[in-house]
Amino acid sequence: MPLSVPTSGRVHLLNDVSPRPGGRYVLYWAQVNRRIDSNHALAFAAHFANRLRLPVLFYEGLTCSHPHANDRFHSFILEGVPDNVKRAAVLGIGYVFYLRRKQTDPDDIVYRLAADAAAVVTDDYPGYLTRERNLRIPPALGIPCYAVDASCIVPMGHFTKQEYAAYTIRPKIHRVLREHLRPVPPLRLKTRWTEPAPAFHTRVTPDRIPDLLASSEIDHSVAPSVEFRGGRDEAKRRLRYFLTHNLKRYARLSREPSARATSQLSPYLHFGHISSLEVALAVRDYAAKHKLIAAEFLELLIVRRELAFNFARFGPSPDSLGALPAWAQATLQKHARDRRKPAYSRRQLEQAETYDPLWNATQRELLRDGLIQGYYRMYWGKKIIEWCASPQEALEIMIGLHDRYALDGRDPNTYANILWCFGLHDRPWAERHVFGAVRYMSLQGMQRKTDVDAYVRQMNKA
DNA sequence: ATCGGCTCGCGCAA
DNA sequence: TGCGCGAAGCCGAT
Repeated sequence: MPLSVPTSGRVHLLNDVSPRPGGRYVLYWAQVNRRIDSNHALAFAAHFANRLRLPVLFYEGLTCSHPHANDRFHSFILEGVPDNVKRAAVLGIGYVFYLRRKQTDPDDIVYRLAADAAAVVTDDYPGYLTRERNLRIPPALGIPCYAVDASCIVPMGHFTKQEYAAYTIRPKIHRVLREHLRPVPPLRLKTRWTEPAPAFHTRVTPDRIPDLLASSEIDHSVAPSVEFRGGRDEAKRRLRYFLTHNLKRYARLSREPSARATSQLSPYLHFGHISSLEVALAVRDYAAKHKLIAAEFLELLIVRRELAFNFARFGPSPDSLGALPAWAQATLQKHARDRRKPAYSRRQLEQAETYDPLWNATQRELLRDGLIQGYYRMYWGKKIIEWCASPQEALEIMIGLHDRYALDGRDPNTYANILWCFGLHDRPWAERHVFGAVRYMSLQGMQRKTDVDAYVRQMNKA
């Protein structure tokens, strides 16, 4: 069946079968983009459903068997559910959430929901788990299954290879940005969802979240973030606050962590509670209206972020030094046996027990809030390289700490940021101990350029 | 306070 | 084939 819907390189058919006759809905399986609005994937599902005169069912799940499942990640996702329930009801979209509380619970929800569906739409996302599921599950469903890139502004599919650095992808993005920097059209469902939610739907209200966490077989030793509550309403509130308070001083203070001038939206982008597209549009429009320059912020949000997605899609697995450019691999290898002084263990680093008060403060921010201020995260990573027995161990520790504590852990953006510390998307500099030609960063430099004392005080106070 | 050198390789101009 | 230049720098010379 030909589809007259705009796809513009965002949509890929994952299998080759016809819609099931008698299917009762089109299923959107939200693996990544846990939101109703500004979601190209759900918009595609709605177009498809309208053509078939069917309603849409939105499904998101949460499992205990997910690596590093803990109270921090679970609470953030659970906090987002009530917003989606409300919004789905307003638009006439079916909504089902399923929390697997035991590691032994069945993993068959998407199969059960697909059994009554005419077609399935899900996220095209360059993370290992999503890629693996999108290869494994669609062939077993027997109905058309589409993967839609709802994460990037310029679709990842626009590019044909791994880009070398920001300067190679930047002109390619700007050449087509205008046509992609447009709002996702509002959802209009011709057929509303009228059935009750399936019996396995997990009801989530704020007062039930503590019980849902306690009854889940997850790691309870990582507490919810002190700073970040999950959910779309909270994401939009933070975006609003960024526009009114920080956009105008972003260019001046984005590299002054103690000023807290950044958007701090990465947890919400990571869990899909907000889209980079709507953030970009809001920032662009607010800047135009108030005569502000937003170029620095948009460079990060669009060019740097989408370079990271390009790396995740086309590059080798980001958990190995093999993902680095040849010059970086060679120079780190050459210095792999350089003496480290001091040398810290993973445990010492995790507990923020180094001699360096700035580094300890950044690590405490990660432990407590689940996010490190962007500029200091680079310093955090550089020091781990300096203090670890080998670059491979440093990489494992950095990824491990993010996997366990960071609300933007496992995001393409985060992997790219971590690997940047090892030379990815960067260039060589003067040869030195341990780092070779990889860019070095020093406490002295941080003290010269930022208010280290103010930041350390902030972290100690809390 | 400011400046140049460090060092590689991509992409484009020629 | 040559040339310019690049995510957040460092360091020593002036």
